[in-house]
Amino acid sequence: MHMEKPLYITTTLPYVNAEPHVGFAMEIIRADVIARYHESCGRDVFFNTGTDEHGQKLLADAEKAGVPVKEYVDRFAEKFRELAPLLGISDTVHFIRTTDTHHEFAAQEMWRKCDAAGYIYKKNYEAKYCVGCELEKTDSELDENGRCPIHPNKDLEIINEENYFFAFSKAASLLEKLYAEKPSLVVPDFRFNEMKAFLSRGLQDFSISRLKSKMPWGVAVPGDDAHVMYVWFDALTNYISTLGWPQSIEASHEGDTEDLYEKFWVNGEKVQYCGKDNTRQQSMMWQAMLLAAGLPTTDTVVIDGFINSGGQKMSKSLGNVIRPAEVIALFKDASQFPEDVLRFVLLHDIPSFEDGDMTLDSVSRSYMTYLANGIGNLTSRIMKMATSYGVTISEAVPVYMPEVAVQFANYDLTLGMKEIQSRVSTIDEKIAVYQPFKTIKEDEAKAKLQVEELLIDLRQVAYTLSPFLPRTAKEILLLIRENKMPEKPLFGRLS
RNA sequence: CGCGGGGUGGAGAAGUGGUAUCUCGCAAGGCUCAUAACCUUGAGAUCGUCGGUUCGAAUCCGGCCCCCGCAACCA
Repeated sequence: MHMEKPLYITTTLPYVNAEPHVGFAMEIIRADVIARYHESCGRDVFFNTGTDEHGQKLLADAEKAGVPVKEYVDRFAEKFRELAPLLGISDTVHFIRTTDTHHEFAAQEMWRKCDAAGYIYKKNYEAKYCVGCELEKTDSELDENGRCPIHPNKDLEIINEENYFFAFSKAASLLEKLYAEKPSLVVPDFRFNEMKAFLSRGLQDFSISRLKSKMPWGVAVPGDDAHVMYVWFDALTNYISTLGWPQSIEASHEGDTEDLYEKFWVNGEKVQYCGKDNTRQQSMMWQAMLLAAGLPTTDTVVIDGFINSGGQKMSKSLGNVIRPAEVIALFKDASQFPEDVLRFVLLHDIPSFEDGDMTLDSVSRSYMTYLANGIGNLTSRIMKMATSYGVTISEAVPVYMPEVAVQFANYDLTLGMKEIQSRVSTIDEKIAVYQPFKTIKEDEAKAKLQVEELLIDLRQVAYTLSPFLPRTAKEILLLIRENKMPEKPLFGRLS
């Protein structure tokens, strides 16, 4: 097997002003599955996630809560850090916070590079401001009379302040070239087409700073004490600051001379996962920043859809928000692997690239059909025969189901999951055809061969399942190796 | 003409030119290895609508009618 390039894979960084959302859970789980898969194939993998912690909203929220802002974000960052083990994310995941000192330094270095290349300039920023809401309003946020819909009796103030801008328009030709050079930069195709269409309509420069006097919660703009960076400019830099860029800080205090940035960002394959709301930021703005700074661009931005519930967008006001912990809690009595249940429904029931739907009801149904009656029951029936008839199989190099391996290349994990599911179904049918429990009475040797074949099938299913449902897969492989029945059902019935 | 997604048996979905598939539910049968599970068979869809292209369209093209995102908590 030839040595493949090291793989860098990252999620976006969730903004820490709310409880972890199931949409983010899906994003990090999908990235985790990819990371685990490539790791098991022998590749060096750097898997990144973290938290985005600057900006107006957090400052306001902290003030409202009467807590110093740093303390406030520390609290939330901890909740997100705890999310990873809860979701069964690989413990090799790196966690970057945009309030980390070395990240802030990196964001400033990114600014300097873009500035030195002539991509940053200062100009007047004009915005409409509603004193009722105490917020800037864009035209699209105003009603048909050009007034704030919440405070239609108050006149809008026009505010005028000097901001730094990123010369997005100047990067247009570089982006065009990039899009031509990397035909699978954005997956799926239709998202890439959206970006190409957006690019062809012309780019507007965007503001990348805020007046510190009004909004101090941000990274200082190098050389200008009056401004802090707008949260996007700072946050996007995390994808390389996590690797120690611009200096390999991680290397220096571990006495390890390996330069992670060089290894993964310069010489590796770079993959980013994000939700569809982030398409433009990841596949245009961030790429433009990298191009401006003269740094290598991302190789693939994989974009997944949103999760609705009961046909509607999840919202607090509708009360249909599903939190990841809630789903896990629902199965903690029925199964030893409740986090694998969440992983399963997100990976199997939600399409890889389009919007999906999920309710506590649909989750339970899916659990019963595919986990309890599917893989769980199949494991019990095969292991029962294997243990009663004393059939074992010798250790062998496990191989992924080829039809699933193909889907990793396409980032279509949902289809991969369905391939595994259909294989489970095929094995159930095979048992009905072979009827080893009958054969054993007439021809013991033949029955044992049949069960051996079933064990080999089960082992391949379990091995293929391991990036998706790591704990479940590990348990099944262990049962096969030790020739044991599950002590209790892998996925028990819901009471 | 702002951008995008979608309308397929009772419910939820798959399916981008060639006999309409899966899950749930329903009906009948089988099996007993298994978590009252599993297997087989059946009933049930004029694939939103009108028109066009084609030997042939859910699938391609055009018109129309609905639903949902993109703007607030929120990915």
